[in-house]
Amino acid sequence: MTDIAPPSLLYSVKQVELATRARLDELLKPAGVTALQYTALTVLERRDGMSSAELARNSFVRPQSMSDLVGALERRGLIARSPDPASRRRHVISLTEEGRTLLAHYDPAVRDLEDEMLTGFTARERTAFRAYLNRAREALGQPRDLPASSASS
Amino acid sequence: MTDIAPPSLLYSVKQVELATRARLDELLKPAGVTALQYTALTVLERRDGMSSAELARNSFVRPQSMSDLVGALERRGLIARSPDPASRRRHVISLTEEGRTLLAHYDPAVRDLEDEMLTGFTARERTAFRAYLNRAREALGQPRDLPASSASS
DNA sequence: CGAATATCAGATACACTGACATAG
DNA sequence: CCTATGTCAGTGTATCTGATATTC
Repeated sequence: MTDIAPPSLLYSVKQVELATRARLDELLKPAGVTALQYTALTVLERRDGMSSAELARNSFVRPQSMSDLVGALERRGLIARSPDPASRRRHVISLTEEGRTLLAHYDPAVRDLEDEMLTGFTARERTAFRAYLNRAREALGQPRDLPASSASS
Repeated sequence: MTDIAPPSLLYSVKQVELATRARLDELLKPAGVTALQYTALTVLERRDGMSSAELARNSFVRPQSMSDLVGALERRGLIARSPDPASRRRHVISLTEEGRTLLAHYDPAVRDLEDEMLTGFTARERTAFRAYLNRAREALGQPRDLPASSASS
């Protein structure tokens, strides 16, 4: 019968993402945030003070798309925007206390989910997996995870 | 204090998926199909004759969500649904000639994109990467027994 | 003026819940 | 009757394009 090729790696990546999103959405449902919104919060946790446009580049979406997501998080009180004194056209985004509380609350369960995903992986395999993922992302175009907020100027 | 942990593997998976989706959407724009729709077509290419509900389980979404996507593909003439003679409540989905043509047309570019993602990966690393992704997917999504492929039973 | 930021408006896609009809 | 499948309706999220105002 159809002697088919194995699914592409693109497809396999998508499958893992679909599975994690489904589980994450289920996990986060009580908090009223989506997996995507939660992800944005974790990015802000690691790099406080990003602008919406920077977040958009980080997520490979248009600034308009990120603006909606940021607006939703702001309405929920999970983040706050303040004008950047250094450049009045930018709005700096920061996690609120409520945002940090939410992240802290769900962190254990999210770690458990990651552990579940890595069932049977040795420490060495996890390291290799992480490295492969990071290499794949960088090879595809890089918004850079930690742009160091640009070298000033 | 800012004890920056490395991004989680969940996040890294999401980043790779975001990058591939963005590139894939750009690539497929002339065809008027989204990355997700294209992905569904590739699934059908490998397993013709699935039902909408099976596709939904395969993608970790509700049957209703998949119904929308399937409806869009049907309206575009890329797939056709026919009642399953063996069970009249099921509708069997098949690729149309137009659907196969579309897949064939974009296959080279999609392979190129995958190659680009795997820049610098050795053959051994690609194999390992694939195995990791498949293991991660199975660890997260098992309770769904493989729908149609199934031998057995 | 050109580039970047942010936002508004409109469109489509995606996914959810709830409800319902039909088939087995 | 109960379950599985498929669909419809409504809602909210996510993303896109296009246009506009503002700042640098």
